[in-house]
Amino acid sequence: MTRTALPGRKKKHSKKRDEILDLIRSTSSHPSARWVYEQLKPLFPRLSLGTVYRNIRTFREDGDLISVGVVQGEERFDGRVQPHPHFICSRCGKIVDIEGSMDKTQGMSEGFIPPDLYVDHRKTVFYGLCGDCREADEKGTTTV
Amino acid sequence: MTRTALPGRKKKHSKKRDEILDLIRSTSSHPSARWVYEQLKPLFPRLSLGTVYRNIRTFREDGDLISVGVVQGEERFDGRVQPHPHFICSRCGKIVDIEGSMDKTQGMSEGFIPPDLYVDHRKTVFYGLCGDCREADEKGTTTV
DNA sequence: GTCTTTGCAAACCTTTTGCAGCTAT
DNA sequence: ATAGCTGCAAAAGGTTTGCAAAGAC
Repeated sequence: MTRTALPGRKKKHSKKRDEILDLIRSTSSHPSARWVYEQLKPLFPRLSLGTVYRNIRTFREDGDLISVGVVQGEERFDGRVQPHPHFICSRCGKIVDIEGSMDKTQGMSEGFIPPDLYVDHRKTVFYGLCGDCREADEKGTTTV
Repeated sequence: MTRTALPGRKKKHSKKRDEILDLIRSTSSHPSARWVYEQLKPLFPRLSLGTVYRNIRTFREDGDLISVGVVQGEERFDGRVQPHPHFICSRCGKIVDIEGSMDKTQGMSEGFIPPDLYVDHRKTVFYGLCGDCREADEKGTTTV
C-alpha cells in the first residue's frame, strides 16, 4: 500500500527534490521537515519550507521514506524504509535506529489480533533516556 | 517515571476533572481532547477546551493515562495505563487495544539496544485497515 | 506550449498560555 | 483568605494550501 502513484501523475525532475531525499537518506538523525529546510537553505537560498513539506509528503506517499512519529510536536522521518525499531529519548527527542527484526511481519498473526483487522505493518518504539540525557541527570546538570 | 507529582502541587477537587478522567477510562475509543470536550460539553455547558487539554496533560504527567500517539494530527489517549499494543487503522484512524504482553519489559535487553540507552518502556503499534474500511475497500465504497 | 514544481504568504488546526474571576479548602 | 481551577480569547507552532511565476520536457 501507499506505493501507488496517483493515476495521472508524471514527475518532472527537480534538483531540490533530489537533494531533500538524499539528505534524509544520508543522515541518521531522523530529521523533521524544518531540520531539512535549515540544512538545505544555505545551498538553495530560495528554498521554501512549503517545498520541503510538499516533497516529504510525496516521498511518504511513494514509500521513499517513512514517518517515525511525532516527537515533541514535530513529525520525524527516516529514509531507511525497511521496518526496524526505534529508540526515542523522552527528554531531548533524539531518535536512534535499533537493530533487530522485531518489526517484520512476524508476531503479527499470533492470534491476539482480531481477525477483522488487516495488519500491514507494525512499529516498535522504545522510550527512555539517551546517554547524554542520562549523564546530565546524574550530574544534576539538566540540559534539556 | 512520570509518576511523581510536582513538589508543591496539591490538587483541589474538581467535578469536571473527575468527569474527564472517568470518560477516558470508560471508553475504548482512545479519544482525543476534542472528542472528550464534545462529549462533556452537553453535560457542562461552561466547559472549555482549554480545561480539557490542561487536565489531560496533568493526567499524563501523573500517569493516570497514556498517549497512544498522534493520529491524523490529533493526540489520542488511553485510560488503560498498563502497557499493551495498539492497532491503528491507517484509513479512518480508529484505535483498537490489542491483547498481549509484548509491551512488557521483555525484549528490551536482548542485546540489540546500545548500552548507553536507558529504556523505560516501549510501544508497539500495528497499522493496517480495520474491518469497516476493508469492507468499504472491497465494495469500492470508500467511506473515509 | 503544457504540465509540474516552487516561493510566498495566508490559512488551518491542534495545543498552549495569560489573566481575571471562580471554587474548594 | 489562600491556593488551585476554569473560561475565554489570544498566541504559538507545525503543516497545508492558493496562486502566480519559474522550470522541466
